[in-house]
Amino acid sequence: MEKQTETESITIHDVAEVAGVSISTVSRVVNDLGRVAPETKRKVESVIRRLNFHPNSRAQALSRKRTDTIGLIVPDFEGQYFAMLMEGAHQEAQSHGVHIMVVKAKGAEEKIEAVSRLCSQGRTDGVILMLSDLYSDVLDGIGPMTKPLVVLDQDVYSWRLDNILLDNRLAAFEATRHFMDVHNVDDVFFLGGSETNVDTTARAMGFSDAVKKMGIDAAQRQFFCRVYSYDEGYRLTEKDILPLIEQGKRYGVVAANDDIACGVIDSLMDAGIYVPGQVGVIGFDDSSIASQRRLKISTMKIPTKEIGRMAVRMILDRLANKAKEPAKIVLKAELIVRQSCGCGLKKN
Amino acid sequence: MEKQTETESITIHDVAEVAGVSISTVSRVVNDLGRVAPETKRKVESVIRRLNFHPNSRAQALSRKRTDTIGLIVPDFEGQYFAMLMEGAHQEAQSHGVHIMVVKAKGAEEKIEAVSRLCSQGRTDGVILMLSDLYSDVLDGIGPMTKPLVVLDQDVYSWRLDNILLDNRLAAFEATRHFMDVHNVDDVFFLGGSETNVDTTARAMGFSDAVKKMGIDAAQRQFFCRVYSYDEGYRLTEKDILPLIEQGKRYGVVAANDDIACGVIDSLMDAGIYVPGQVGVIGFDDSSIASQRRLKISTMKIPTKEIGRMAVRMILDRLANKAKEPAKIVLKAELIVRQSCGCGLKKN
DNA sequence: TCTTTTTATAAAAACGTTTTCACATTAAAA
DNA sequence: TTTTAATGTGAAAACGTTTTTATAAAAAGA
Repeated sequence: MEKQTETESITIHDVAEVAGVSISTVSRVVNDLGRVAPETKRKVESVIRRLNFHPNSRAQALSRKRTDTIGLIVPDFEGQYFAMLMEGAHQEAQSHGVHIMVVKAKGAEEKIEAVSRLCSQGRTDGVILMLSDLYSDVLDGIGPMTKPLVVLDQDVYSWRLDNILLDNRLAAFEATRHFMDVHNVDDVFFLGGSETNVDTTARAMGFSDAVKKMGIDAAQRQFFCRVYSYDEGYRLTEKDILPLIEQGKRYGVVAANDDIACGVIDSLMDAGIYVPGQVGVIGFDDSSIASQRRLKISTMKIPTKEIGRMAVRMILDRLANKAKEPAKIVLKAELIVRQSCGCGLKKN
Repeated sequence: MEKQTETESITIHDVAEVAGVSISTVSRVVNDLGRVAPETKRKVESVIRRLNFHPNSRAQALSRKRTDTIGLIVPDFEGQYFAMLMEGAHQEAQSHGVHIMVVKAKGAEEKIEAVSRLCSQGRTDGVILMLSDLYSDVLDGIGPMTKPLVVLDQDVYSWRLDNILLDNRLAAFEATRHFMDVHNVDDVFFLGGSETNVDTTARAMGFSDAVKKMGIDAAQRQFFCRVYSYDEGYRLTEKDILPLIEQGKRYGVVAANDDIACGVIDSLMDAGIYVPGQVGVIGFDDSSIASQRRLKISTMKIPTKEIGRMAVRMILDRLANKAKEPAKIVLKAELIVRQSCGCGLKKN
């Protein structure tokens, strides 16, 4: 059959020819579908080994109508958060023989475009979309999905989509209550990230919830950084919180992430305030920085790796069972008590 | 042509039928190959829009013999390093309409397996392989490559492979010289990561180079952590460096990354030593932690993002021009002078 | 012994594109 | 005019699998 064998690599046809069987038989052997005589099987397997045949996954993808790839769309690669999410997602994917395709998409436009490239064009079997900003237009833009989509961070239950969330409100509530209940502070502050960020807004609400019980006005005690960063945390503390600190009173600051918390702490320290003695600080995320400072940072640990793992599993589940109702999973953060909140200080 | 149109999505055939042309014409329109009458083109385009047709990338991949995807194999997702590499790679890829598939592979076995899955099975058009440990068997295991492979971190020029490296030896030399030349220290130490790590070994050599000029023995002044971590840095400083510090003398410590540098600093401070006054510290990487501490860390900045970007470009270049000679690119680190080395202190 | 069932295999039809060829037209060159 | 070249289009052949259908041979049931 004078085929031009000078192509890039060995195909199932080559194997079939050498083994003297049909390609269907080779396929059956490769995919272990049975219905093939033991001796034939042995022969084909030996030829496969000898020719070093690897089934072409592009052809498999076309024929099987799936790619064994899951898309992961994130707003950016910064910080520990992405690494942890990736770790969990990859781990779960790997154990199911599935690959991960990562795309960074910032604005609504980009996100819609990314979902289209990954899903509509069939590059992946499903997509994990991290939506940390309030983009209802993203979901409108995406339209009805034909493939599994799980949304992270933002509550999209009303869209009837699979959803994994963190109970940010409860987490911030607990952090704030920790200051009020165990440290008996006179006042508390909240320093969030961007006000369009759903995590920050939920955390601000949790802060309010807690503060109401003290009978004080939450609005005057919460401030927002433009971005989740050390520098912003430092700056805003200097500008907004410092002027409110009075001698002889004790305070607690709930920061929306650990980077901001570091900024808060350094800003206070540079101003000569005793941290955590006079002002305690609790961060969010339990990123590596939280335990890599002299003053170990107390923080609300988010099970990010677990979120990544669950997201992949959800996609795989839905792939296996299309008809399932959309699920909404809400995870809880955990307070990791270290030094910056004031715990571990000798009682005065 | 009673096709079963209850399939998952619109194909080129549907478009052709509705527009009343052949699929070749639709393909020509979609790929903008010309040779199609203006009116026909307009008609087809309108049908495409109306039916919301997206070419199936799996079929394109099979037909075009490429996936427009590049594989990225890294040892882990920890730290800033991965995020930066990803950032650069993604940025360059995005601008060429190419996607990134990320795989984590730790041991030699896993790496070989990953290259096979990504390349031999045709899931990607080329692979970026980060080889930070001494695995000559990985390259043997991979065997001759039919697709572009660029190796990061480890010098594999003798294998005739594309290669992007950092001049770690020079970088460590410069860091060490900084202590000797501008801070006039009495002695210097090197605190590396794992001894099997190629970065660490190269940096240890650079340290030796510098130290030889002082006429002292490098071997007694270099120590190695099992992993690049804060805790190890802390522990080894306490155990190995602290006992060597004498009152009245000035020292410099070159740490193999910023995490270790933090551990060194905190360990010294906890022991009551004045940093950077008596002992200065320089880290590696310029990770975010370096500028998010009260004592800003001086560090050798590695152009990681640039490495990611160049790696993708190299793959793309080779894809465009197969015959090219393998290239070896060596990048330089840059000393970012902040506080921990002792600069910025008032002269005494 | 003659069905019927099972088993092993091959042939052929998808999967949804791109691409090569062939074949008309039409325009340009002579 | 007549030849040559360019243009617009469709048919058909890849691309390398999986999957369905068909068929022959062997085994089982009657």
